[in-house]
Amino acid sequence: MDKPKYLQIKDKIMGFIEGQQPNTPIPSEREISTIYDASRMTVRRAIEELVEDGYLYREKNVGTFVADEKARKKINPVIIEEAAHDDTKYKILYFNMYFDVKDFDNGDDVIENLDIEPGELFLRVVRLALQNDSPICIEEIYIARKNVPSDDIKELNDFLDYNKYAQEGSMNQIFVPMMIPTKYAKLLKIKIDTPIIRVDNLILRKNGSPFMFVKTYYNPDKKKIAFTI
Amino acid sequence: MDKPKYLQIKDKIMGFIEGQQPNTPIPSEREISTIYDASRMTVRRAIEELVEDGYLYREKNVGTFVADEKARKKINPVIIEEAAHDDTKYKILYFNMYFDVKDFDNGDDVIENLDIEPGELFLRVVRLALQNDSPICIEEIYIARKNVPSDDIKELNDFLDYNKYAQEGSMNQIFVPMMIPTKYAKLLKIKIDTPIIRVDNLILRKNGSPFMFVKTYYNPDKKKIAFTI
DNA sequence: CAGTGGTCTAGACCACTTG
DNA sequence: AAGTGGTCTAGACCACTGA
Repeated sequence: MDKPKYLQIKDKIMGFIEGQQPNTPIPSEREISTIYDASRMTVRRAIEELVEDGYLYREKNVGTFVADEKARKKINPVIIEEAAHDDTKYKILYFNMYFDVKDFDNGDDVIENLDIEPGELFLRVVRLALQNDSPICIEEIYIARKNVPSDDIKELNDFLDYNKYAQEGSMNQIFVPMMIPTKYAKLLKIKIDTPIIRVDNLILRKNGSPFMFVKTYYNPDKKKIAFTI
Repeated sequence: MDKPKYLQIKDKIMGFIEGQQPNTPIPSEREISTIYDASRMTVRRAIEELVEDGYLYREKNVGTFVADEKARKKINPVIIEEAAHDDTKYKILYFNMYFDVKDFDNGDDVIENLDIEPGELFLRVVRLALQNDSPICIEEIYIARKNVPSDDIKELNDFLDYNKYAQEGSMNQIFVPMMIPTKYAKLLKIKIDTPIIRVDNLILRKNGSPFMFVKTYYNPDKKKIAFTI
């Protein structure tokens, strides 16, 4: 049982919340601390995280209550929804190892975002994401060669799961409205002249250095881009 | 001096961070606690908030460091950027007090989102937001009559500042790609057949009950929709 | 080895709400 | 008056890092 106590208490409170009506009060912090034989500070820490995630809300001097499901914080649609569908399959469309940046048209923002030096090598992968055999989005992924562990890129799709890096460090997202590029329309099974959203994701390490850059072309019929803050 | 000590310490650490190079270590928690005569838990709370906001990052067993500016968390582009530009001006285009929901076409999602009963009154305001006299976006705002304080709606734009409610409760945002509606093209000074992003914001109270619904049509030339998580 | 962040305790006082 | 959440203290032990 190496799991910290506050996380164990968090799980237990989660169990209590489940199935409760919104606005139901939970026991007071002092009660919970005696129930689970923990100090009040430890209980507060558990509750604080649940409030942050939108499962509970506090009323000062009154109590702590179960929040409505609609208030749950889902800060990244990509992270949340792809975690829910573990059946996401990828089809690699292009795999251009070690492009020189000059050989690559339309790569200005890649150079800029990844701090790539002139002549520096980088990797470009384009892949189609499918859920239940429906095309969800196309991802253009860029990463500097120096950031790729040389040993094995066998489990490529796992390595390219950028959401896990984003949770460690941070991710900057830009939402760009555009027409579906002709070359991608058929792959995503949508008509040309359809307006779509391209999301440009820059994944940063904890210290802020750029790690990976991903342009994502979402199929508006299949993927609703939404989140709750 | 009624400001909590941990917020005062947070401000002081903020001052220290300012102008420091990324990856510079800050003093250890124990040092800071002696400097400001606070317990370590109080110092930790200040640091935790700065880590949450992306100003600092921690390395376990090593220390706490200044993060790169790029890692700053800006979870809502609307909140952040409108706070930065306090010169936002609004021009009311329509002000339809107390519409009956049936009289209003295309209002299905309004009914659904705001939990409006058939025949229940609600308010609809359409306004154009300008920054430096440039049209930034058009907002269609819906709110149930019962949620409007009857006394004064004199300071309408202040009342409709939905970001402040979102900080209290929560906000669900959906990003919808679309062509600019013909009726709004001229007002936003963009060409017809331009793809844009409409953001549908549902503002919820702390307990999750719907409060306000805002559809926002962004001018892609003027407003980059971006955030960092 | 000393130092760091991560966790935890057993108290305390405060302002505030509610019966 | 009793109970609540918000803040704060002065300790403690742990696993881990780096010189």
